[in-house]
Order: sequence, then C-alpha cells, then structure tokens
Amino acid sequence: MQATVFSPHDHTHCVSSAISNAQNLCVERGVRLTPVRQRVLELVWRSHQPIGAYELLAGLVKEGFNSAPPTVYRALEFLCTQGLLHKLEGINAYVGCCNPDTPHQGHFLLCKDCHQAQELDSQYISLAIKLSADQHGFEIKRHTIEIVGTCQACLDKPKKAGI
Amino acid sequence: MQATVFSPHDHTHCVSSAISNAQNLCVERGVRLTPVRQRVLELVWRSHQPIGAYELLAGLVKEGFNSAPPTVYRALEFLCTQGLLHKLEGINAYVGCCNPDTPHQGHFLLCKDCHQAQELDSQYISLAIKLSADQHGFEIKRHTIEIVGTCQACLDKPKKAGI
DNA sequence: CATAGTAGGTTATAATATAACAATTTGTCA
DNA sequence: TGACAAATTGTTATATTATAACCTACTATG
Repeated sequence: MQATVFSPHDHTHCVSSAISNAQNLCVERGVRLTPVRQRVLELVWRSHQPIGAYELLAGLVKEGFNSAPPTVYRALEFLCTQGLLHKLEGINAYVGCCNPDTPHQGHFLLCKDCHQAQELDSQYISLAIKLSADQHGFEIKRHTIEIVGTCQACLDKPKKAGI
Repeated sequence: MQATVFSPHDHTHCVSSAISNAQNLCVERGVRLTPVRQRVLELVWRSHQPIGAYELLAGLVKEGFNSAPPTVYRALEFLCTQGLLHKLEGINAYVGCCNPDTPHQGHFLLCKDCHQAQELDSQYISLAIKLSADQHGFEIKRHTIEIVGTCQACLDKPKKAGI
C-alpha cells in the first residue's frame, strides 16, 4: 500500500515544499502569487483537513490582512485556476493539489471520520470516464470525483464506546 | 449511440412513469410518499434541467402549499435517501433518478450549454473507483461523479455569432 | 512619470441550508 | 374508540456559502 495523507508524516515539509513549488510555477507562468494568494495557499496546506472559505478568511484577518469574503474567494479562484488547489464540491472546502505542474482534475478519497482528503491519481478512473462520455458523444470540459468513506487508519482504530 | 435526455423525447411520459414507479416503490418499502414529497418529485421530473431547492419551493408555494425552506429540504432529503433523486453537488441542484429500484450512486454528464443532466450507468467507472479505493485500504460509503462539458446535441448545433 | 491593467478593499446582498420548537397528522394498540 | 407515540409538516429565525458593484491601490511598461 502507498503512503497517503492518512498516514503520519511531516506536514511542515508538505507546506513549505508546496509553497516553493507554487512560487516557481507562478514565475514560470508569468502570474503573480501575491501575499494574499500565498497566504491562502499556506493556510490551506497548513490545515490537516479540507478547509472552507470563511475559515480561511478568519485566518487572514487574524494575521492582519484587511480582508472580506471577496478577497478569499478571489484568491481561491486564482489558486484553483492555476491548479494549486482543488475544490471539494460536496463539502464546499479546499485542499492543496499534490501535483500542480501537470494540470488535471481532482479525484479524492474523503474520510468521514478524520476528515482528511487523499488525492488519487488513477488512469483507470480517467479512462472509464472518457469511455462513458465518448459513448454519449459528450465532450468533457472538467469533472469531479469525490469518494466518501473511511480510511485505512480510521478503520484500524478501535471503536470508542458510544460513538 | 444510446438514447439520452439530450435527445428529443416525450417528457410527460417520463414524469408520470417516474411518479407511479415512486409510488409503488414507497409502498413496497413501507415509507410514505406524502403530498409534499410527491409534488417535489414531480416538480423535479417536470423540469427539463436539474433544479434547485428554492426554485422547487417557489413551485410548491405557487400551487398552494404553505411551505418554507425546511419543507423542501426535508422532502429532498427523503427523496434522495429513497434513491428517487440525486443531488448534483457541483451546482446545488437535483435530478430524478432513472432507476431507483436498484440503489446506486449517481454518475452524471452535465451539459454546460443546455444544462441537461444525463445519468450514466457505467460498470467501468464503478470498478475503477473500487480499485483505487482498495489500493488505499479505503472503505467506500458513497461517491459523487459529475462530468461537465458539452453534449452531442449542443456540439451539433451551429454556433451562434457573438456567443 | 503617465497610464493601462491587475489586484485588493469595501459595502451590500444573494443564494443555499439548517436549528429549534410548535402544530398536526398518522399508525397502533389497549 | 380513544389515547398515546411516532412521523411529518409549519413557523420563525438564523447560519453558511458566495457574488455584485464600485472604488482604491499597486505594478509593470513604455
């Protein structure tokens, strides 16, 4: 079995490498990773779970940014467009993308116990979707896959009484 | 290519057969398809597109139901639980399920031009998802697949100038 | 340094969803 | 039948998520 967000790991490293990766990527692409945008990206990565817009807003304000909802939503839109984040439609929350260099659609396992999101990279899923769409003469623009359930780590945990 | 919601069809028939199917199903299961619930189901089916909660609410009120948001959300929850409707998370809207007898997850093609939703029934997609989850030792509870793009019919339409 | 384009600030409000409790209806069984 | 429990709906209020519209400030470039 492969390593996942569900297993223990040094998350500080995840954050800093995601940020420096994003910085390089934005320079390459000639787009601006402004302070607000970078801060939002950091807050998303720093969170151990998918995080919502208003929680991000609270984080910005706490750090002295003079922000309101549009600020956050604009930053999120930029970051999603650049492929640095994915939005989880089912829960209105955002997660960092593990591989923003290659534009792709997000496929996620969402654990309903620990609330972590594991991004998948499955050729089979993409292929199966492509085949189904082709059968209907349908031209795909983008797609969303969100799989809710229980991760290995939470399955292994002994159940607590009364929960 | 198979027949789809994207092709012309007698939608009145879809509605009435969906309702009578739902009635039978609820009797079999010993649950109550109350007037509000049936009306919501009809309104969803009657719509040629996925339809949102507040639009349904307007429909109910227009027909003399003395309803507020909770009424609609409760009816929608019941209908989704019974597998009579699917919710499209990406657009906060609901569509009738074509095959409520067999409980299953919704897989959809969503046309961004005509806004119609075609439910898919692909073994390959389900299998690919199952495989990916197994690789991570993940136990699936439910999943959402929403494929946005352009349907055959809209691809065939001549493009209008200025649009 | 003028200026066009981009990003962010600000205020207001739209759109989506739920909490909490009361009233009513339905099913059940003594 | 009538009384009670359970399920459903009504009602009011409010929480949560998202965007419109307009203004200000910054940035890059000639």
